[in-house]
Amino acid sequence: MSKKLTKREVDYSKWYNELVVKADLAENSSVRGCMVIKPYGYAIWEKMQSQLDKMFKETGHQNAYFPLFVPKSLFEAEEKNAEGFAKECAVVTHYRLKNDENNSGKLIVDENAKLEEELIVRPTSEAIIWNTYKNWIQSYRDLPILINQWANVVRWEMRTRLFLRTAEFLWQEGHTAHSTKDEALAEAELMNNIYADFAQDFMGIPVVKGLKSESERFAGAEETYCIEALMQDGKALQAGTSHFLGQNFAKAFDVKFANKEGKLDHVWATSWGVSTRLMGALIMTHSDDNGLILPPKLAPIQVVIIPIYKSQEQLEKISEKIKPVLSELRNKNISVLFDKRDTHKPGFKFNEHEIKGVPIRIAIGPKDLENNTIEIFRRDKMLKENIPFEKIYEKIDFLISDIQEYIFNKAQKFTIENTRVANSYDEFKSLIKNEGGFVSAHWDGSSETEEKIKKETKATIRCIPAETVGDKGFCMVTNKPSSQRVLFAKAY
RNA sequence: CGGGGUGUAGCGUAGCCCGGUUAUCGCGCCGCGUUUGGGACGCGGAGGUCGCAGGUUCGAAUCCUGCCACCCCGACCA
Repeated sequence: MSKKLTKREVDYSKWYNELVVKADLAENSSVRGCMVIKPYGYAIWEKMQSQLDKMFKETGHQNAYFPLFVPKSLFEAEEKNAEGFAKECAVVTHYRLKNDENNSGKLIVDENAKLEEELIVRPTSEAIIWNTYKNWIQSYRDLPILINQWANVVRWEMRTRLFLRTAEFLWQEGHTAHSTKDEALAEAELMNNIYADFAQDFMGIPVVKGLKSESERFAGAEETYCIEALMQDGKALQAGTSHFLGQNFAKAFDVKFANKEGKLDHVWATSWGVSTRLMGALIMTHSDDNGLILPPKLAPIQVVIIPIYKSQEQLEKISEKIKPVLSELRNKNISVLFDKRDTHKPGFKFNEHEIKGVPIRIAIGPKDLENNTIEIFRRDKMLKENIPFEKIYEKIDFLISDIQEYIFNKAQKFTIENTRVANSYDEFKSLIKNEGGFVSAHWDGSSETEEKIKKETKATIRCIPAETVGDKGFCMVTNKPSSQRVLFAKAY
């Protein structure tokens, strides 16, 4: 077993998978395409959840829960949505097993227990939720409805990958209902902005905000806002989406409300979601060959303290010395682990916490007791220094904000350096093939051109960025007018 | 679903082409001792339906057939 993760020697996907395993985040389950999220990985997810939840509630949203199973008749009500997801649905057809008479100890499906109507395991919950909203909405006074659900969904993907595309994944899905188009549009945009802020400020992942092209749009949406992030290998990852659903679902489920004038109108809708895929983004954005690097705001353990000792007596002295530090840090809401396990040597612990991405490590041993110092190490730069014991709080405060900032800046620099402008299709093809990353280019707005580019280069339009609006030009392929540059990339 | 690859202890693997003692090695695990400021060392030990099923054979991890799972490429995918 190699002691280090050697990204340069192996392909990126292997590096990624190995990293996930070594950092003790998750593993493949015995169920096809599903994953087991291990305690350390789940702790990261919980931190993400609580921050997102806070941001949702600050903007007036509430949590609720809807069923896992969607009757097929409801699922098919919104045609485009149904068509878009049909190929990846798990379907429940029976509700009972029985003993196999020809093979004792084995069970078979009881054909007598066939469901009259099949149940779809939700790939997303628009259908079941709008079928419920129908009963909740009569008047403009019932609007808006601003609900979020934390749930699992199942999408039977042909190819799966830990965190990025698992058959079952955890996510949140917001589903809102509004009385006007403008309000719904504003909601969709607001939530996309919240996702961008969350990704950047909390996870340290720089993202590009914008719109999806028609072919990349969510099935059943009128407009899809998205955040896209660039991974270290130059491929793009869709990190979150927020959809303006127009009146499509309201019409499909006949959800009308009486407005102030007493006239009936269909409700306007949005939906938005981010998933455990964001953890994949976290891994692929920040990690290096020594393992995971976690932004302090997200790290389940922000500071690990490792005692170095020969005798039990020395350990007790160190513990005494460190005791007030532990309580003071906890008072300051900094999560700290005093790793005094006797079963592993310090070197082992150093390495273990590096792989897990703990932002700050403090080592304290006999020499430090003598000199009244500590050794403090920052994971992002792999730098350690010795400081006077009294400076400990000041230094930790500094590092927590500095590491957060540093890894974001580093990732942002990478994204900027790997976003290139192409002015001709030849240049574009060469950039996609040789450089990777985002390529900003003019496009005529048609799905046909987009499809042609995809076929020839494997690059897709990741995002129509808000920031290039008005930058007019001519399509690099067809030379037709283009209203703005769009971002292309090969994607996960 | 098409092309390629892999499946041997918890993990990573040798052996397979060319069938033949008790299935190799490393990590990890357990015990004892020495260690402890960057993944410790020595000695001893435990751990295996060789993916599953069938076939060929005196004899199968090895050859044949079928199936399953995983990985990569494609197709597909918010």
